[in-house]
Amino acid sequence: MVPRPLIAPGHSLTRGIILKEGSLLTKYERYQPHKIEPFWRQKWEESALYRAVIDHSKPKHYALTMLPYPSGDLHIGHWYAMAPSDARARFMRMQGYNVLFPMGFDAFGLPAENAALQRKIHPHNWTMSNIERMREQLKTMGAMFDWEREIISCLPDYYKWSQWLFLQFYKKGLAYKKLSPVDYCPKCNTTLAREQVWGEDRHCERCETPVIKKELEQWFLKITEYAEELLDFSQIDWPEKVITMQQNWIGKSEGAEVTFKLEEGQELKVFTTRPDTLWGVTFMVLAPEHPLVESLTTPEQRAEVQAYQYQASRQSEIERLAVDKEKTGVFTGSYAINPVNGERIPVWIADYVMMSYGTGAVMAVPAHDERDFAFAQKYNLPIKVVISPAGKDLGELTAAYTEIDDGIMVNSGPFTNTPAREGQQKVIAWLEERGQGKKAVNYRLRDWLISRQRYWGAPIPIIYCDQCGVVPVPEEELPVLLPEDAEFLPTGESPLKHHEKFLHTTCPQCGGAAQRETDTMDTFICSSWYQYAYLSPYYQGSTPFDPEEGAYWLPVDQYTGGIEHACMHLIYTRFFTKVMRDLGLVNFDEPMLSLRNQGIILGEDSEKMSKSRGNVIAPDDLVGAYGTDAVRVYLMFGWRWELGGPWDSHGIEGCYRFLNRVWELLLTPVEAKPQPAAEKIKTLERKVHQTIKKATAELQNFSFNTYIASLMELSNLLAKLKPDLWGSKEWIESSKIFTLLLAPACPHLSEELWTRLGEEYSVHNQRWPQWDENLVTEESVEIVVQINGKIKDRLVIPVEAEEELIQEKALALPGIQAVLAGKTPRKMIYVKGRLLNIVL
RNA sequence: GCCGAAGUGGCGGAAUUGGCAGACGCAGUAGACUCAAAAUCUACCGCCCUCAAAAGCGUGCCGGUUCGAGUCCGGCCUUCGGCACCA
Repeated sequence: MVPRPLIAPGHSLTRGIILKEGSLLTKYERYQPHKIEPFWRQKWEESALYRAVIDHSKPKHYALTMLPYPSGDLHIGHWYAMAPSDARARFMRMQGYNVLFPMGFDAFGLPAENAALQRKIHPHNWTMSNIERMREQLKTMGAMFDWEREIISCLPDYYKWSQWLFLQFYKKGLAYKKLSPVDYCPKCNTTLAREQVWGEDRHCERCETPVIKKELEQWFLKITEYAEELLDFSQIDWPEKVITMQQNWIGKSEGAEVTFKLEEGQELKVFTTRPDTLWGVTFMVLAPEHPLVESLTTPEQRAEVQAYQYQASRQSEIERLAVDKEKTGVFTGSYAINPVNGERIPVWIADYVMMSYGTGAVMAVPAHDERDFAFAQKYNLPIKVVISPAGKDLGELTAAYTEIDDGIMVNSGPFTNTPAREGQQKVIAWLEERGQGKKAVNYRLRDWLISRQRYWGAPIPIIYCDQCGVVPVPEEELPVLLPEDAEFLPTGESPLKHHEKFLHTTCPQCGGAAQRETDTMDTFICSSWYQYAYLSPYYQGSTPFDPEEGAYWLPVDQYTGGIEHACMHLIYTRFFTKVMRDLGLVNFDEPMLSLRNQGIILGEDSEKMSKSRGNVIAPDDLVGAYGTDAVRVYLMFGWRWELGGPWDSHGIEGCYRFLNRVWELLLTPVEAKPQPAAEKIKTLERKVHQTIKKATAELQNFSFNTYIASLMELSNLLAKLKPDLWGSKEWIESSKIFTLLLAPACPHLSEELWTRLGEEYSVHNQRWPQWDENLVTEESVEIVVQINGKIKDRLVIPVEAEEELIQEKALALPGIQAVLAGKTPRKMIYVKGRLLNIVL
């Protein structure tokens, strides 16, 4: 027999047919992942096995996993995210889908620039050499990535489209420049979007340095315009947790905008969620920065007000937001008129009111709002009860009464005795009639600040002309190239600011001298549309991607990645897709139909992996020690995927042992028995079909750990039956099915086994096995017999046995007779194929 | 404070959604093989009593529904995550 050319070098071919004839291998061959894995990867590449091309004869499946930042080395977190996602994509492929599973690099970002400063390497070179390295590391993962679709977001042919999209946003009025107090990271020397400021101490998401506030002119994208639509999750199957986080982030609150007249004549608008408490307003509070403060302050109060404003402006965000901070404020000397009852109410300023939310002014109802209550107590302002629970007199309040559902409006003019909940709507209608207010909705969501004072990003394609003002770069002039010869100095300022050739340009409108915008775009812009770039990398047409590719592959069917992006990337990309839809670039509302999040792998000490702790697990080392397939199996088997947990170096050894056993099991022959027992064949077939069913369901459901467990169970049974069934046609068939079921998890080993079992390349082009429901069900089952819910005996019985027969047999069981002791059962409950409970 | 998720052996985790708790694996114990070790194989492996068996107990705590609760309901406790002077 001539060995197939496909077999890994140094290996002899062992074919199922030979084994069936009873010839024994003389040479003991071990599982050697280091020989077979590189061999098959090369073969896959040569035969373009994973090339994804449009094929209208098949249903498509766009599987996507979050692209990595090229930090230099692939770490175990990347493997944990990607390898199981790959197994899922492979499973879909074997189910008959035409699967697209691309990979690329989110290549702009600050670390490259820091490396430039520290080690005098140009960010471009640093990034590209990291990509070279990481691409090779990624390839050792044995994933079915289609590398011909790779994208690198820092290449001009890519960021040209990031810039183009910015211009479309600008033309639609969705990109604007505004002077406002913004979050600034003093370590990264750049402004940040609010999404990138985390935690109670408001630190930078990247470097964990607490941010400071700066008043700067910055570019924003109007994501708030889409706030309401972003709250609609009806078209996507996303984890509840992500949805909740996005809902919290967007923070919708419904209520009314009420117009108060100031005695001086101006209007003061406030937002309230409690229009039912309008009759209880006893003072107004403005944010210290509120534009009306200046004109409202009376000469007597001026000194005090200005001192307070100064102090508030100097306070850091953290100080101002400190949870238990005592309320402070200052009276402006002016009064407003409550539109509902004409009462004269004092206007104060206080730093517990934020200029950035609502109108920057609130109507204070101390009786029914905790903050207003605390403030009123401190400054001896009146507290007027206008909501009380079911007719009860609240008396002297010791705390604000904030209940709504059992509250009744009191002392509220025409609305007295109206239930509070009902009153909210009625008061709004009443205000609208009288022209004093209207229904209003407020969102916590802020517009997306995209300016970064950094070099290594896509330049914002804007030109400033003394004559024409803000002028967008014409589309045909894109990309606005990053100059290569930038000088990196540790000044904290962007090198673009001092790059004369970049900075000075001519105005596209008047041709006069003009200057370029020197800020670059947030890298989250690049990753907001990358799923479209994979369709036709660096597309040269008139849109960011080839519409024909888009029509076939879009939208993304299955997205996987970390939950840390819930309120950043995952909101941004939804926003981008909705805008792209409104631009006519796509015809759907949501970029990713289904999303699953993996957890985080911790060090063996249960701490977050970090170089300083010395608890980092390097995938390259693991591949060296156990081979890719064992690492993949352990990453799937070790934890619930969505949770993750601490690494266990013994755990991976267990998985490596499993693969060794599989190798032995399927490839090392034993003496064939001439007449295999029929009942053993039956046992094998049943388990095989049960395993197909189970593995299918578990993979469908991202339950990788139980998918692997089901394969282990099957291999355990195969090992037990091997001495009896080796060489039989059922054995060979089962071996092949096992190999197919193993293929998503172990692409290399399964390919090698498949060849050695005498089958044609490639195992990855085979159809996923089908189970036969008739073979899945057991013929006889063990029924648990309980008395009063406690197990007393067991009964083995054919599965289709009648209930009466089971009852009869159960009552005759010795274990039951003993407990029964002549008593008559009150009733018996039978659960088909499971148990019989005898109730005394 | 508000919202959400999770608590199961020494460990990671299973449990067909109300029906045998602890699948599968790790760690451990004993044995086989070996001059010995490693590797491999076999058996055991929730707690408590016991020579053993049987009984009893057991899914964070307390209570409830049910023939039957890890699973459902009510009330707590703990841990983690998100939001937070957001009007």
